Amino acid sequence: MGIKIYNTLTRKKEDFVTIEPHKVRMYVCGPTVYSNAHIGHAMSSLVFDIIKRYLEYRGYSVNHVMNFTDVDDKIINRANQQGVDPFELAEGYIKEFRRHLADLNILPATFNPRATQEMPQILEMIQGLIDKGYAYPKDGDVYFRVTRDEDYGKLSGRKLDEMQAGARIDVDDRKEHPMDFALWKAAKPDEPAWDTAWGRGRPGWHIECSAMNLAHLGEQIDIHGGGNDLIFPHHENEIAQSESFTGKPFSRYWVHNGMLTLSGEKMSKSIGNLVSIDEFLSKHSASTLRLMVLNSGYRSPLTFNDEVIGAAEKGLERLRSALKPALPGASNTSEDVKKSLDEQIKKTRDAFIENMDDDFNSAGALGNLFDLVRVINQARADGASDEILKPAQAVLNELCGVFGLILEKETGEDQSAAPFIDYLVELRTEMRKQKLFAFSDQIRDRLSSMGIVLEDSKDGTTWHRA
RNA sequence: GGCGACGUGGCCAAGUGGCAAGGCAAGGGUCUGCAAAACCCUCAUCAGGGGUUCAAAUCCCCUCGUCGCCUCCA
Repeated sequence: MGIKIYNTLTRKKEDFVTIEPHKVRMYVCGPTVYSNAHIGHAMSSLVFDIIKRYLEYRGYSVNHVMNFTDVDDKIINRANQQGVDPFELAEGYIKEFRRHLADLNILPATFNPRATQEMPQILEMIQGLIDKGYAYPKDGDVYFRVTRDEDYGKLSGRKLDEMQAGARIDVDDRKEHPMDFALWKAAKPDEPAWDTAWGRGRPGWHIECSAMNLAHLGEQIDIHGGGNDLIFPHHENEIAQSESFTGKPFSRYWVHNGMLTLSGEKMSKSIGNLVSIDEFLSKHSASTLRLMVLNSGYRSPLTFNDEVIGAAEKGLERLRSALKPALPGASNTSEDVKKSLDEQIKKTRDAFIENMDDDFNSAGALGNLFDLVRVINQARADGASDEILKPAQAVLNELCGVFGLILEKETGEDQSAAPFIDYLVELRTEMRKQKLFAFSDQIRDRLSSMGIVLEDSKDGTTWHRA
């Protein structure tokens, strides 16, 4: 049994077989950097981060390329509005996006190419497509000739004649066919531009990805990913360009994540229902968002609302509850407890892999983790010692790590208060012995308001940060 | 209008032919001076209708509903 991946191209789950054994070439479409990223972007990056981590867990080495589109109409428009240089604008948002990825505990890609730094490859590809008759220059633009590409539309399941009925296609007399799309756009004065044989201009949106794939991953790749809103026209056009240029099948597996939805609608700039990444992270942890993503299928829409956020936060706490140490004075090292933990460890790992192998069914795999949590907590409640609990807790940590979840409290916490808290707890224990409950409760309340939670048990008191 | 996806308990969500995972919420209980945590117990027949099958949430058909793409979009 190996990994199966749902392939948008065939609309089926297929066995995952890479071009080179144990190596994955993965390209994921990154953002156009012209404004603040929102949590929909975060979701997409999280999905492919989880996929990458899992592939690595399963022994693959993943060459992961994600681009930044740093020259485009929207960037130019935004820069003009703000009276700033388009390249500087883009640069700023690239830095910001990189910071977001780090904040979200998303592993950096192997390489992040940018359109503006890939011009030679882009120009070479356009020229090649012209030479082969797949493209034609017209008034400084260069268009891709869709009618020349026999299987144009195969990814999105569209046919050229059907699309014309849609009537939402811009009429442009310069194009031979309404669906022809720009590989190169002539620049207006004052716009960023590069000099070429067919005129001064800039690349169209789709060509950069084709060129970057070719330059950094090769003619054929294993996984091409992105949001499902990119299927048409972006990925359709990428396939058309790349396969027309190389004459070979482009990507083996096309993987698309569903959209994040707010009150039933896709989060998008045009609707304006945005929650920025910074805004979210100012109130919740990165792992909270990650748990939300994990808890549903990556291809399905992700419901985003306060109730779901709250459930994810509580779910995280539950995962963390299993990592707590044994009860004070616990000494149960019986074979029964040990055996039930050992069995659950094996069961959990097997089921986790089985679920994740099945098109990255993280929601199912997460359920397996919660099963392990229950058994660990049962053992602890039965008085199991740390020594007995430790192996199961290690497996929980290991598998949460595959998900990219951070269970330990964020690092960098000031530990200098610990001895004082310990002393207060000690004092309070003495008060409770003397039944001075008013005082002992006061200590607990005050500590609680400072974010320190006390938990009493019959064998002693422990504390942790909320 | 075209293409596609989806509709599972109060909420989120797995499961896609053989007695419906998991999380959150809710109720009851154990423990506790109280609280918190943890543990135990309870809580759905899968939008509606028809069909195929020994057997369907799971396959087929129809109806209703929701969403996405077809224009920039993760």
